[in-house]
Amino acid sequence: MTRVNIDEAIDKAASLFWGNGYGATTMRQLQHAMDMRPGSIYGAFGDKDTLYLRTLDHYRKASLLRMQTTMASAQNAWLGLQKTIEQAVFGNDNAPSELCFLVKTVNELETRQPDLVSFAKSALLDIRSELEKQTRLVLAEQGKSEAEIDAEAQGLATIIQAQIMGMKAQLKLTQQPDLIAKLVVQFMRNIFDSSVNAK
Amino acid sequence: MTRVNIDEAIDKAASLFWGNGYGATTMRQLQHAMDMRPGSIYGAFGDKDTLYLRTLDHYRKASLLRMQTTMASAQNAWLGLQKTIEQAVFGNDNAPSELCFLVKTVNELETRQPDLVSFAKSALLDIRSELEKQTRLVLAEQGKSEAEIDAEAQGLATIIQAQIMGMKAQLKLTQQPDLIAKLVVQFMRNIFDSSVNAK
DNA sequence: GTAAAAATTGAACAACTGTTCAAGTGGTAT
DNA sequence: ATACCACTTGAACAGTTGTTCAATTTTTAC
Repeated sequence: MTRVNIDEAIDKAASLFWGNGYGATTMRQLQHAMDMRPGSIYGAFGDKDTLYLRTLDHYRKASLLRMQTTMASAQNAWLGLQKTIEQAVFGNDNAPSELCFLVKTVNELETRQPDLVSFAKSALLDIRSELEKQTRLVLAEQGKSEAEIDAEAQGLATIIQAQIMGMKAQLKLTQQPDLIAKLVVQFMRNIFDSSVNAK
Repeated sequence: MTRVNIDEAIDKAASLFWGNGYGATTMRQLQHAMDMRPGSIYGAFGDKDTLYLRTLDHYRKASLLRMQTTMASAQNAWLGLQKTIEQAVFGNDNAPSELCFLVKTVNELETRQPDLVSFAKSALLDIRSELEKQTRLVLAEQGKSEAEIDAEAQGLATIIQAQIMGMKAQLKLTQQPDLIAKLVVQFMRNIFDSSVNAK
């Protein structure tokens, strides 16, 4: 067989892991999806843990890139943040799960795989930094002073990331995308002093 | 061996399932924790799925009861809701996981165990109803009309439940309980029109 | 073109999975 | 005491798990 495309293989593996979780994804499913035989996988990646780590990193890079692109192409900071949140909550169409891969990882493996969990946690903090940067821009847009921004930004970013995580779950609970989209906007108005942003 | 205490056994099983997840909890771990032999477990509960369902129901009942107790014993509706949220985010001390058992269930089993997932989802909706009831009381306390309350309560309860789910994850990310506690209060002030509740 | 190196193959392995069931135990009613 | 019934026991089961490795094929270097 001709030599395998590593990036493509990681992408296939990420889909499986993301959809089924670590424990419920078997090496044979991976072999089939990646179109590789066991020896090749172990030769190229090491064991199951290491392969999973590679897929986490793949997801992390893609998520950060998508966020940055969305934020950079928005009309203003407020709309950029809003679009980013919506994108995070509703996901892309071909996502294998309705939940963030990183959050799923922490949830499933918290007690059993410290290495994978701490990687996922640090990736979530990377994403939070990105949210915080954008939050600072929004506050600046609202005319807040540098001191006020320093005092508020980290807390707001934490609240926003929490809301994203929770809203994904709510979307799955209610199955009403329109309602959730409305609530995301309402949430943002409430979080950022609503008098300034009243439409 | 003397006859076994079913409720105690379910409680032990719930701890294991909650901590390790469904897939990573083996029947042998359960046998050891419940101090029952395989035949007894299968005789009393049926298979692993059914046992898991029983533990979900156990958790659901306990959660609802705890919420209701906390809300009923508060000085006013606002403080009752605040205490309930804090309790949900920080959990009780001997919880085997820092995450809600129901959310963990949906996350892990979404693609594989429809019955367990839909039970967990409906339990989450039960909890949301409880939050909505209390939200209505808070809005009434703020002097809102019945019509306004009808228009706002469901959305607010959804946002609040989402924030609880997300804040649990954030608590695990930051490991700064004091910060998270502060943010919970800030969040509530922002969500309920802050001018009314400024302290 | 040839030989050395690297990558791929797929059968095989030992350990572990959820579940079963014949044999044994304890309690209850007569 | 006896007979009965419900419960308990633990060895055994068939299937699945992550992983290995000798044999084979492909690529690389001269």
